[in-house]
Amino acid sequence: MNISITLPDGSVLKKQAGATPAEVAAQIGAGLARDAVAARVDDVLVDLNLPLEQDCELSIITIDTPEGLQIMRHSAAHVMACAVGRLYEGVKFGIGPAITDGFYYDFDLPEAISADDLERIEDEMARIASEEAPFAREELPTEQASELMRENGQSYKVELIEEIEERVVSFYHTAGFVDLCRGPHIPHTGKLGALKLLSVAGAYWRGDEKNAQLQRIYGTAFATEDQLQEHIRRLEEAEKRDHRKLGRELDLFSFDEEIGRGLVLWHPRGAIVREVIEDYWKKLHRKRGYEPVFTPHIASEKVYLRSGHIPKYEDMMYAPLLIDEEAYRVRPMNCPAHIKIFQTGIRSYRDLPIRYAELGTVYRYEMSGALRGLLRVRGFTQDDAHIFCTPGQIVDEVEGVLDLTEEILGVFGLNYKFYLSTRPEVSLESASDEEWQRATEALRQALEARDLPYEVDEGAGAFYAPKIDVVPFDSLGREWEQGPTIQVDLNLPKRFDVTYVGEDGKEHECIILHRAILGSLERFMGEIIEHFAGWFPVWLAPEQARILPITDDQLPYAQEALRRLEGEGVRASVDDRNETVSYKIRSGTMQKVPYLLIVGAREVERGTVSVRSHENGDEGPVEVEAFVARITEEIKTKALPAEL
RNA sequence: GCUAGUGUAGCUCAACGGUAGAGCAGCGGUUUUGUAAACCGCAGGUUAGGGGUUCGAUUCCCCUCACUAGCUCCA
Repeated sequence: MNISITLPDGSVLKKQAGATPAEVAAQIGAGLARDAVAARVDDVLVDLNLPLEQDCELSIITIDTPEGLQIMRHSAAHVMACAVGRLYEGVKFGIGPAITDGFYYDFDLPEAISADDLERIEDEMARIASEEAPFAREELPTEQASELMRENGQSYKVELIEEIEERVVSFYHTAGFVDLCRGPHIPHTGKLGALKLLSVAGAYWRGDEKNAQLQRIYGTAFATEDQLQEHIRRLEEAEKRDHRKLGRELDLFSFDEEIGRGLVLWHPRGAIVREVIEDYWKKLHRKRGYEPVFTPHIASEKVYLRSGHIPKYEDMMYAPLLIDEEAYRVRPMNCPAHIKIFQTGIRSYRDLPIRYAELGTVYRYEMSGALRGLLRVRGFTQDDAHIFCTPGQIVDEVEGVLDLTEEILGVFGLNYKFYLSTRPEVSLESASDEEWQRATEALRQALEARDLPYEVDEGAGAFYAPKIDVVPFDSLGREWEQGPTIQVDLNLPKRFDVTYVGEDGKEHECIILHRAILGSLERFMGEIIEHFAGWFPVWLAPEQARILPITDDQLPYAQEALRRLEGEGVRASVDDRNETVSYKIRSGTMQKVPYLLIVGAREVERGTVSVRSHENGDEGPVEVEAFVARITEEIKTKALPAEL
C-alpha cells in the first residue's frame, strides 16, 4: 500500500506504507539525513525510525533548530543517566529534561558526586556516544511498566508511571539503560552534539522540600563544538560581569559578616551611582504627578495585622520589638503608611488620582540559601508608589505607569517583555470573582490601549492582586528575575476602609494601585552593573573623567581643568601620583573611568586635553571647553554606550 | 532552610602534617615619565571562629559562621 507524505514545501512524496522519516530524509538529501534528529508527523514529534502507516504531513527536525537541539539535549540527559548508571552502584533515577541551554538529570545515589567526578562521567558519555547505541522505543501497558520499574528498584519512576493517565507508556532503551520517556530521541548516541557537564547540585524530588533531595547534574550541549565553545565563552563573560566581583573591584559595595547577611554596605563609589539614579527617579516622578512622602521604618504590629501582612507573611517578617510594651515590626512593606497619609483627610473624587511615592527601605527575611549578592538581600529599598484612584481612572493610571516604565527602562538601555499575571489558584477570597475580573480587564485594556505586546501568565498574580509584570533583559540577553510591576490591590482598600467621596456625595471604595519600576534599588543596581559590565554610562559613572598629568609640571594646569569640570558638576579627579602615563591609563581603565584626559607640555601650551575614551581609545587633543561641552551634554542626555 | 562545595595578606593565588609564600594593591625612596604595569626597599597573617586528634595542624576530624551553585523550567 502506498501513502502520500506531504512535506513542508507542499510537495507530496509517495512511499510504501511502513517507510520511516529517516528514509524520507535520506531521499530528500544526504545533508538533511545527517542533521536529522527527529520528525514531526501531523504535528506530533516522533522518532526517525517510526514506520509511517498512512497519509501524513511530515517535516524533518534537524539539530540546528531550537526543537532539534532540545531533543538532542534530552537524549544527552539519557546518555548521562546511562553513564552514571554504569559508574555507580544503586542509582535510582529521577527526571532528566532538556532546559534552556542544556539539560540535567536527577539521581538518588548513596555516594556524593563531586565536581571532579563530572569528567569521569563525561568520559563515559563519550564512550557511549562512540558506541552509536540506538535509542529504541518500547511501549508497555502501564501496569506492566510499573511492575518492570518496581523490579528494577526504580521507585521514582514507579511514582511517575502511577500518575500517568494513559494506559500505555513508552520507554527508551539506550546502551543498556532503560528510561520512562515520552520521546522522541535522536536515532543513536553517535548523534549527540558537543557537550559538557557543568555542575552538580541538590534538588528536591519534584521540587518539593518535603521530598528526598536528589543529586542533580547540569550539562550543556550544542550541535557543534564551536557553538559549545561560544556558549562557554558567554558563561565566562557573565562571570566576568558578575556584580559581586565588579562591586569589589570597583569599590561599589560590600557585605560584612558582623553587620549581618544580606545587608548591603554602599561605599562612596556605589552610593553615588545609586544617588544619581535616585535623583533622576525623584525628579521624574514629581514631573509625572507623584508626590514624595516619607514614612517610618518600624510600625506597630497593629497595622500589619490589619493589612494582613502578619497572617500571610509572618515567616518573612522579623520578630517584634517591644516598645512601651507594644509590639512593633520592622517594615516589610510601605503600603499601610501611605494609606494612613491618604486617610488623614476626606478625599473627594476631585482630588483623585493621588500618587504617593517613596524610596522605602524594607526588611524581609529571605532564606539564607536564597541570598545572592545584591540580587537577593534582606534589607532593600523599593521605588514604591501607591496610586489612589476611582475605578474609572484605573486604565489611565496604568497607562501612565506603563509609559513611565518604558521611559525608565529605555534610559538604561534595557529591553523588556510584558506579562499579564492573572488570579492565582490560592487567592484572596474577600474579593469577588467579578472584582478580580474587572481589575484584570483594566490591566489588559491599558496594555492594549498602548499597543504593547504581552503574554498572559495564568495564575501568576499576587494572592491579593492581578498585575502586569515587566521582565527586562540585559545586554547579554538574560532575563531579570524580577522587574517592574503594577498591581491592582483588592485587599487593602477593604481592610483599611479606604474611601473617597464621589460625585454623588456618597463614600466609595478607593482603588489602590501598587507599582514599583526599579523594584529593589539593590537588585536594580546589581542587574545594571552586569548589564553595563561595570562600564556605567557617563551620567552614572562614579568618576566621569580623570585628568592624568604627564609630569608634575602640568599639575597646576590639571588642577585648573579639574576645577573647570567640577564647576560644571562633573565628577572628576586628577591622578597626581608619581607614575608613568601608561600606569595611570591602566589604572583609570581598570577602574572603568569613561574619560581619561592626558595633559602634557603640549596640552598646557595649547589649552587642550588629550582625550582617551572608553569607547574610542585615543581620540587626540581637544580644547578644554570643547571637552566640557561634550561631557556635560552626554551627562544631560544620559547617553548610553554605543555598544553594551 | 536543604544538598554539595569553598573559606590562607585589601585583591588573585601558592604551600596540603614540620618555622605560612608570591604577584598586584598599600607605604617609603629613586625617577619626571606621551596612551594598558618604571626601579629599589618596607610593611602586611591568631591560615573565618571555636573545639579535638597529634611531639607538632593552614593541612586530618567535629561544631559554628560566612560565601558559592542548585533546589521553577512539567517522563
